[in-house]
Amino acid sequence: MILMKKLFGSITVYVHLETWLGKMSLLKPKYPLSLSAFVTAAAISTTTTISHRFPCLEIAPPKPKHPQHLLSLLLKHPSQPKILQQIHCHIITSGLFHYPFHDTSTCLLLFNNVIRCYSRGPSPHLALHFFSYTQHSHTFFTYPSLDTFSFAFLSNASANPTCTHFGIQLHALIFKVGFQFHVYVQTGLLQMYSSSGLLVEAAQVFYQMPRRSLVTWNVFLTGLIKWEEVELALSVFNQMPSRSVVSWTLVIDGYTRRNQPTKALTLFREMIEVDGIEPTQVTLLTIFPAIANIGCIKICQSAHGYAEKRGFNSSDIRITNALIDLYAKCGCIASVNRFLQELPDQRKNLVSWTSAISGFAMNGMGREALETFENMEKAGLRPNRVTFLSVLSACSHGGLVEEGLNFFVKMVKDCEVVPDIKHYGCVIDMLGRAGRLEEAEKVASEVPHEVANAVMWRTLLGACSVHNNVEIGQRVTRKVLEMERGHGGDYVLMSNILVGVGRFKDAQRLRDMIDERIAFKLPGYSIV
DNA sequence: GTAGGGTTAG
Repeated sequence: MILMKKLFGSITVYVHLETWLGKMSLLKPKYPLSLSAFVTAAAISTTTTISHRFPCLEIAPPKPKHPQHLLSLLLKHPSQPKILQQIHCHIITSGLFHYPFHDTSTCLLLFNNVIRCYSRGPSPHLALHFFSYTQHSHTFFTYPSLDTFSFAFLSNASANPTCTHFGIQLHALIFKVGFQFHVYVQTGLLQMYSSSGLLVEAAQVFYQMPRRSLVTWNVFLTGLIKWEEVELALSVFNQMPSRSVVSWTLVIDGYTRRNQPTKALTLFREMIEVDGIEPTQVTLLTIFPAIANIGCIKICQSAHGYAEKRGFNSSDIRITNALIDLYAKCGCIASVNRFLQELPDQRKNLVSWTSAISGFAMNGMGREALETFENMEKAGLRPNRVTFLSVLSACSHGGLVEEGLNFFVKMVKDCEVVPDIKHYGCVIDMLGRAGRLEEAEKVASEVPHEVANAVMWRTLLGACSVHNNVEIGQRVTRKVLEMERGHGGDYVLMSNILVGVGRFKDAQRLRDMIDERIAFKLPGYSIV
């Protein structure tokens, strides 16, 4: 330990090493484990060779394994990050790619698959570290020896806003090696740009492509919808030479997310009737929120019937969970109970339980929600932050204040869930509804500054209005207006509080401020 | 080889 501290000069690196010691055990290396982990950790944390980083260390590198062996291992476990990282480490520490006498095509396959597996896993940026290592440490694998697969996978790995700087450089390299007209490579680039929100660049790539596959069109649609360019997406959709269920699902999702549920359902029918395309599970998962938004139990039942007919409800837990949520949002709690009873505990996952708890919560059934929570724990599942949020919401809507506060403590202390703004919001709402306004104000003022928002103060303002508390109401109004000034409802709430105590002039002054500050409030309406 | 995915305060 002292030696390590001396070498690395920091305890953090030591912790990092310890993690790697655990990770290395899977590869069962022939060379000493601690030593390999030591080298590995240093190598992966710097992505340079050990001799560059620590020239003073005289450590014999491990003998390189045959690339075919590593490739088979990777293909056998494509979605296991530990194995992937060990292979990454082995390539670096053994200097595998420094041996040009190895079979280069197998090496390239190995390289491509490392990039591909990283790009699909939880840490796609490690694909870029790996690529960077091969380019900067004098391996024979510099970019001219890469193929179309390498560039397509590298583009996928950099398809998020934090990696755009890399993606742009990659685009230049693609030009340099002459893959600017290759469908897979360009589709990869298109995905990189569109998922990062660089829609102008994405459109440039898209319109410069001499040939496009159906996937190319779908990738472009995905980007447009993700960045809320639904009208543009629809015009691209209308230009498509042919459309798959994925294209339809994307556009339906666009309308669902834009709060246009009727349009989403119209498109859903059109897909089946005009194009004769059968919906998949994902299509159903996309229209469920649209149905919930309309709140019509008849449509909900027919969607359920369709899911049963296609066998989706019995084969896909996501469909069952989404149905629990859908029935709850349509106010049919009897169906939620039926699902809970009929679904065997072995099939229920955390989302099933959480959806039911959240369903009870939104229908004001606090006791049933807590009972479901207990049953979930008996079934051996550990609640997560969403489960706790649903439980807190249930306590808030069911008036179970003490229980709610205990759950908050349990969440933080026992389950080590770090509360986010939604959890704090629930606690504030819970205390506020119960008229415990001082405590609610105290909680709100103690919410960490970086997460505090206007919604949380607005919730409290609503409670002050219900309980006619002018003093706290005025303080809270000040807080809300410091954060947001354009929300007309805030002025109305405070104005109502003032009317309640006969301060009509002050109330009018607040209402006038709505016009002065160009704040506005949509009049409420009811669908009942 | 490349595309769409269930629960989340007020």
